Amino acid sequence: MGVASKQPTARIRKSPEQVRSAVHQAVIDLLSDSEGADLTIPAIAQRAGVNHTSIYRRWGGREALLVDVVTTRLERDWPLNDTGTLRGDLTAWVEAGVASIRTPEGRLLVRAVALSMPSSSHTQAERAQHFQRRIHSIERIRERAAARGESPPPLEEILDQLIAPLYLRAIFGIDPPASGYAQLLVGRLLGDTGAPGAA
Amino acid sequence: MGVASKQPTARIRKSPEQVRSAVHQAVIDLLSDSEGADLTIPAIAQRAGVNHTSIYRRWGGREALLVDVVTTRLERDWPLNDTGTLRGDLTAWVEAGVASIRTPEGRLLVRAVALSMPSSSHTQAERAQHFQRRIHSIERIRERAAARGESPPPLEEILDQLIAPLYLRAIFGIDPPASGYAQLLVGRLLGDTGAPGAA
DNA sequence: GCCGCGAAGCAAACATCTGTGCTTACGATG
DNA sequence: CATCGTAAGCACAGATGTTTGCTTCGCGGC
Repeated sequence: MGVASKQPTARIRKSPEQVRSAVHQAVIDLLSDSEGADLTIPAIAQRAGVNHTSIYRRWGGREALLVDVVTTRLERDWPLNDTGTLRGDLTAWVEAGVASIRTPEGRLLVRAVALSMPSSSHTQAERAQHFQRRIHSIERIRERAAARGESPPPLEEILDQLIAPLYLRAIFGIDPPASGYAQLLVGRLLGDTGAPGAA
Repeated sequence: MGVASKQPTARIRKSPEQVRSAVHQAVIDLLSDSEGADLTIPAIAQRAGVNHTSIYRRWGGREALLVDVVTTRLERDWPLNDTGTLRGDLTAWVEAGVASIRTPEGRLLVRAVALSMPSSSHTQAERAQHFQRRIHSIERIRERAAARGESPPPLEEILDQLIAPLYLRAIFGIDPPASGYAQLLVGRLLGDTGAPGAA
């Protein structure tokens, strides 16, 4: 007691940006570590080294936080490039997806989208929110293709033949074939038969 | 006070089987009602008219209960029939799946498998458990086809082209095309081009 | 017809997550 | 350099889910 009875404590306050960053990283870490189990606000807060109230106040709840993290990450790691051809665009997009879901992080991220829940009824809306962005990406690819005079397959087919396989594998942790998976899926979608034209 | 001070209460105790049945039904009901939100043990117990401790003691937790319910229901509503041809078997199987995921109940059921979580690290194993049964069903179809001299497509293709679209739609609540979806998917898988042979 | 095992019901303790009021630090503005 | 707004940190209160010990009923065996 005596002199230094009330140390101001070297505890430093994180800036808003630091908090955001630390929390995001904490979510990723927990997702990877425990396979997504026990992904609670208190756990995230502790991992991030921030107070849990900061999270509650900023994001409002687990769900919104997850959507934020997932959206941010996925759009960074699973981008939409312009390669000049429909096949190229789709292949690049699928390849990015494959690469993404090969990592535990990526898998859990995708799974997290589906998980969203529990406890909340407007989950549907937020899930849709994420999904809409994916769909929007695809739509842009289709539009560019159409502008070039190509005739892209309908959205439904892309959904069934590209997105579905990727998401399923991500969610259930099934590894994609070792190589050429993107080409395989895109080839199927665009109507390639057995062996197209060899290189 | 007087005579009937301590009524034995007409409260009757449910038999183990009654409990099992009531709880299962309660899970289904809650799944349909609130879109799966708030699927907690206390809520389920109340709905089923049983004491929540009965559920905890028998199943141990939400996850195990869900797996039980889902497995039971799915295998009842999404059976594996023998129609005599590979195409017939697959079509019937997909049709059952489509019918199943058209109901909110079915969708949530499938989603519940994927969701499983939260809190538990052996989730992977239990999810695999369910998935293994699905895979096993498919394998049996393939075996029968092979025994008849047909050459069924590899499992991976069935996974990507039949299971994946169904699961994706179930999980994200995307309705399948109004009609002919099963034929469409199976046709694609088995290599039909544009229009096969009209009826 | 008595006895005992298994399971359901009840109540209370426990742990945990969720949310709020208040204080205090950091950074921008004048 | 003083002031003000925003947001992080802290302590505590509230609600909810989870778990345990004990009692009581139903059912099969002796």
